[in-house]
Amino acid sequence: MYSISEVSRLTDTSAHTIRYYEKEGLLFPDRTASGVRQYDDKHIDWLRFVLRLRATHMPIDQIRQYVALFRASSDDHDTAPDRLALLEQHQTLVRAQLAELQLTEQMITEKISSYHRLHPSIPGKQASQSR
Amino acid sequence: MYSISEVSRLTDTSAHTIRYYEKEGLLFPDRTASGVRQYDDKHIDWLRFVLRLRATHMPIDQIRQYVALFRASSDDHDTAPDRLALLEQHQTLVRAQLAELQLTEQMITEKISSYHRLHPSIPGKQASQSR
DNA sequence: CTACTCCTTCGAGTGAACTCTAAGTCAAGC
DNA sequence: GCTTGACTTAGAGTTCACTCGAAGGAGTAG
Repeated sequence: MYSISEVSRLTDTSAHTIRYYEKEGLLFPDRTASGVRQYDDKHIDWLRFVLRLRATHMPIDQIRQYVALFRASSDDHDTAPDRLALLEQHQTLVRAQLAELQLTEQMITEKISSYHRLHPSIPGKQASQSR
Repeated sequence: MYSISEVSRLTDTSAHTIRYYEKEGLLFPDRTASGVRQYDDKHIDWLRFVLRLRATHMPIDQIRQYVALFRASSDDHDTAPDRLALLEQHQTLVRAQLAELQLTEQMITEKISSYHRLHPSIPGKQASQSR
């Protein structure tokens, strides 16, 4: 079991943010008798998953919905289809971001090499690396 | 020449945002005698470039620096090296975002197919497309 | 017992990027 | 000449996702 400061170090996320995510309904750590948060490896894996979604701009609100569905799932009512729908929605966004980034990467690379063509004297990143 | 509302339509950006970008020093349209903004094709190309940078999370502040360098360039003082440095810095960020997105795309795809393995009855996006 | 460190909560503050409002100007069509 | 619609400005408001601060409690070392 890990304390919040250990989780903070392990995931490179501030303790403030970890508590904030809990308040927003994204995390559900255990507590000691005196109320101190305790995290196990599954909690950490889950946090890492959440951080991935955030890094790809899934809004906190949608992540909360996903978590809520997870926790609402039962034998009576399986929420897998709804979770799947949320994932597929985000997948579409991630792919759109990928497309945009790839285009922009090409554009920047093109611009950079045209600078080099005009000013062959300017060293680029690779030049300061060599030797 | 285009009015702000035409540019808004052409670039799918609100007129509010276009004026905001101008206030932030990213755009420099012409003006009619009575003060109405007028944009030509070069202005639109430039706006599209700015939107690309924004879509890949280059802060407005850095874009402003880039533009300022552009406009400050002269025979006396060539700002190309500084602009190049800004572009290379952003290129690094874009590549980092690409890497993160690719990892997350794989993760989501994996999760989605594991849902399908557990619930073969749930139709995915491709299923609703077929027929 | 005391000091120290880490933890707790609640609520306020921050920064970025819009987004909107209000009050007013201007040119074109009827 | 009047209405309409698009334009102008400065500045206020909104949203999102943190980020911080204050005040206090719990557990361990000396």
